[in-house]
Amino acid sequence: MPELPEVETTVRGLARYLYGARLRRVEPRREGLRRPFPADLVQVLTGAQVTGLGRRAKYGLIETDRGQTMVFHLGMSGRWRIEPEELGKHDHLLLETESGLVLALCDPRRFGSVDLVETAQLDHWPAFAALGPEPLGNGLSPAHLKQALAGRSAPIKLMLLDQRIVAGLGNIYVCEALFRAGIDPRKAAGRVSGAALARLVPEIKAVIAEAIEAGGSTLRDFAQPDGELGYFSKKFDVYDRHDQPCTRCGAPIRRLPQGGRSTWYCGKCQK
DNA sequence: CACGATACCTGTAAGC
DNA sequence: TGCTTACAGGTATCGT
Repeated sequence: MPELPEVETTVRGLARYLYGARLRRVEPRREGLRRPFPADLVQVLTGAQVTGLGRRAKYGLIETDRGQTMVFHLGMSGRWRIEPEELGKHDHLLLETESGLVLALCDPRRFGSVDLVETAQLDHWPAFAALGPEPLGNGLSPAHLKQALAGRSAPIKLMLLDQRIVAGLGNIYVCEALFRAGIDPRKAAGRVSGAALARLVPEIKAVIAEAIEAGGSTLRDFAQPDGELGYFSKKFDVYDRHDQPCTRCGAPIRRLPQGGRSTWYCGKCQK
């Protein structure tokens, strides 16, 4: 489910239930996801008050009054379920607040993760220290991309998926942004012109912002046990549109494997 | 070091 | 109706 916009939507949804709440029960239902859960997860979080919710790249942050922040990643298939009617085999971690609200972290493929990090040290946490700038912040500029991609021979598509270049872009929005900017995903990153990078940056920001708005517009559905987030309500120009007509020129959208994953693009509009 | 390939896991849909 | 295969929104790690 999750790229940056959905993590942002998830965090905003969680805030409505968790902000200021005290946790009275923290129950792992298996050893962990991609990695084991922290050994002190239950001890640290039980009785803790949630003092803030946040996001960095595709990680969600649940800050507590214990000086520790729970950092979660939804991997490929993770989501939080609010007040599940009944628990399924993929509900791997439960949180219950003092008011009796139950949240379940559900992740069938278990590519996600949960960590505890000292709040004051978050920026120095290894996974965060290596991240590039947030796409919606001032740090993502044509100048930053120019410098970060200089001399790189890997395809621009793969470089944009590298979280050290830009933090939070995933397969969908890289495909969409490259289409909007008219850039061939196969092009060596270091050979993309300054003019093309100047087109690309605002398109990245726009497509991410639009997706967050689309998620935000259906936030009320977040409370439903099997609620959709409105993520798919957004129409894509190229993603998952193999052989369908380009929205701009009508040529069939192509799919090609890059780095073991699919890229969709228009061979006529993207040079 | 940069880069490509592979591994991690389960569910779903398509093909035979 | 089965069985097999390909692929899915991500990241870490291992060769070359």
